[in-house]
Amino acid sequence: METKFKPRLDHIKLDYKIWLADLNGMGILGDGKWRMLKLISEKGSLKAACDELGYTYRRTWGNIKKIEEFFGFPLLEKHRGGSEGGSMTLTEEGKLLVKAFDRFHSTADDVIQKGFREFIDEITGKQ
Amino acid sequence: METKFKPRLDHIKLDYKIWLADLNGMGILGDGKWRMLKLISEKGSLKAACDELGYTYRRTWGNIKKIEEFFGFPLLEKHRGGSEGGSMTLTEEGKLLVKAFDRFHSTADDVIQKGFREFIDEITGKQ
DNA sequence: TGCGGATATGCATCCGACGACATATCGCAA
DNA sequence: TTGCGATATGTCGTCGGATGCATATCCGCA
Repeated sequence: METKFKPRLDHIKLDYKIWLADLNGMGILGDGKWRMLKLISEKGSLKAACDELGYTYRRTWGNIKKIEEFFGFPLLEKHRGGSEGGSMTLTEEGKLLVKAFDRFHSTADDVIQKGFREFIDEITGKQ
Repeated sequence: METKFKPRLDHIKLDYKIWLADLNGMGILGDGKWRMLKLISEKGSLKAACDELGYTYRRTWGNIKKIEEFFGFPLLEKHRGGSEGGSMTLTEEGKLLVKAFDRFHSTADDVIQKGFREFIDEITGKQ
């Protein structure tokens, strides 16, 4: 089957976001914040993580505050001062959360990518 | 295993968006527009669909234009005038697109919902 | 031939997110 | 005790998208 969609397919990509929200729809933890938590944990520093991802420190710090406000307990241990200026590391709860979201995100990603390929096949008539 | 997450779980819901974008990241077709296309098809009218979903006619019409501009051909047949004022129906290409996205979205949804339940179990230690 | 209701489109304005800038605080090490 | 570098926090301008309002156009029917 020939369809008009074909000429455009090279210009399409798939994108998605998955996140946890409170009952008002306010975002709590999503792809961006999750990646940020992982990188902070890896680098041991909020500033270093922001520099790498190109986010502003100000904004990211606000996001972290939001998450912790929602849960009511810290996901990160913050250390100020010292010869290095300070550092951040994940708490046990933070580690658990990141790990669980990791697994969740990965299984969802598999299905979404596979589904996208089938979607393309379907609109091009490849079946 | 006891975790601090438990008291908060009733206040968390899952949310996600899946969409097609052009190579610049511009959104083409996502959950919202897809639902709108379905409803237009069902109602036979853009205005009726907007009223039901609470969207503004102005905005929705702009979205439709964007989609059609991207693909380069119409997804909707538009009829102006007449005793009913006018109507909209899906073209064959529109029907194909909606149907394919339907299937895609539905399989993705299954896995995402299942993954979310497992995610909750994991952070509450139910395993 | 004028009315009604929906499609089609311009425009002014509003709003919230985000970036940019400024500043305070902390604690080790020289 | 001073300097450094990172955490912590306030504020303000801006910029893109949403919202609301206004208007033009179309055509079957009474």
